[in-house]
Amino acid sequence: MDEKKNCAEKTLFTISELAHQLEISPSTIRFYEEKGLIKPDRSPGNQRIYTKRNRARLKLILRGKRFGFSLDEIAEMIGAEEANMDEVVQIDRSQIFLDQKIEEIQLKRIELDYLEKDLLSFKDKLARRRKELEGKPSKD
Amino acid sequence: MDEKKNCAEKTLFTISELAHQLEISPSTIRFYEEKGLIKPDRSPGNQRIYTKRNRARLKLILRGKRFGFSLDEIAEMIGAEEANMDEVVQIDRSQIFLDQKIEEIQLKRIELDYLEKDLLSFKDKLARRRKELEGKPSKD
DNA sequence: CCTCAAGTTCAAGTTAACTTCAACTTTAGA
DNA sequence: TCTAAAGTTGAAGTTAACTTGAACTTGAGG
Repeated sequence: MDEKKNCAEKTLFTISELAHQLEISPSTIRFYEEKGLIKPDRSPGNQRIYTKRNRARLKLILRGKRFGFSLDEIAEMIGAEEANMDEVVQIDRSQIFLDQKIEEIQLKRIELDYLEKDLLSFKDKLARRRKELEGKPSKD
Repeated sequence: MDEKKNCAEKTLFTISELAHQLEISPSTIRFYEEKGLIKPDRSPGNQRIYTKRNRARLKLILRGKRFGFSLDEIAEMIGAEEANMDEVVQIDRSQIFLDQKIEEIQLKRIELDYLEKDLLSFKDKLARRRKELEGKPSKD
């Protein structure tokens, strides 16, 4: 019982632990693995073991998704978790794609401002319309 | 070369004109109509006629999509284009949903910063790895 | 050791968001 | 007036991103 989990933070997770932390399902995580987005180590008995690094990568994937990037785009940004990292050409390719996406993020910021403005003015329009309707309440 | 649009800006569009402007397909526009997101007027011969207002609404829809909102969410934000605008209850409902989404936009801004940081640091990691690989060139 | 919740693979099913198709009708231009 | 391009509807097809199910294995607790 005097194992290494008492004072330091936990650093290894099972698939369901990780799923719970990220609020997705284990099968979603397996699905991302099938797509080559993550590549966890395996236990002697072949069960998946996730590190904090794996988790950070997953978080990045989920963040990308929340901004409307597809899994394929994300794969191109961060590369397949395997084989990559040793081919210079592959790295250069990812770099270029990353640069593009980082630039897109600037545009997203501007667009986000527009979206907010749109929604606010829409809200305002509804409010004025509401006032109008209050003026002529329905019978009874 | 008759110019029928030279004087003032054009204010009415056919479905394919609008599609071209927004860089989507006419069928996508029809699909959004089926979902109740837009409700263009019709010509005497039953063809769809879009106003600038319709176009603004569509732009808003597309913007929302680019930030990962689903069509159903967008529908709840801006309401169905019909019947709505005359039920106070419906307006209130939209207002509440809009407030939520406007708040979500604040979060998105923060998340966008994180995403950018993540991508930048990922890029940096790749760059360092690349340097490493350059140190041991594969062949002559 | 035994059990059983949790894990594994592979295949098939689901849903959202389009896209395509077939069979018409409308409209703009010669 | 004729005709070709563009528009219409309803239905079926496609794709991405999961989800579910069946059949089996692993591993922590009693």
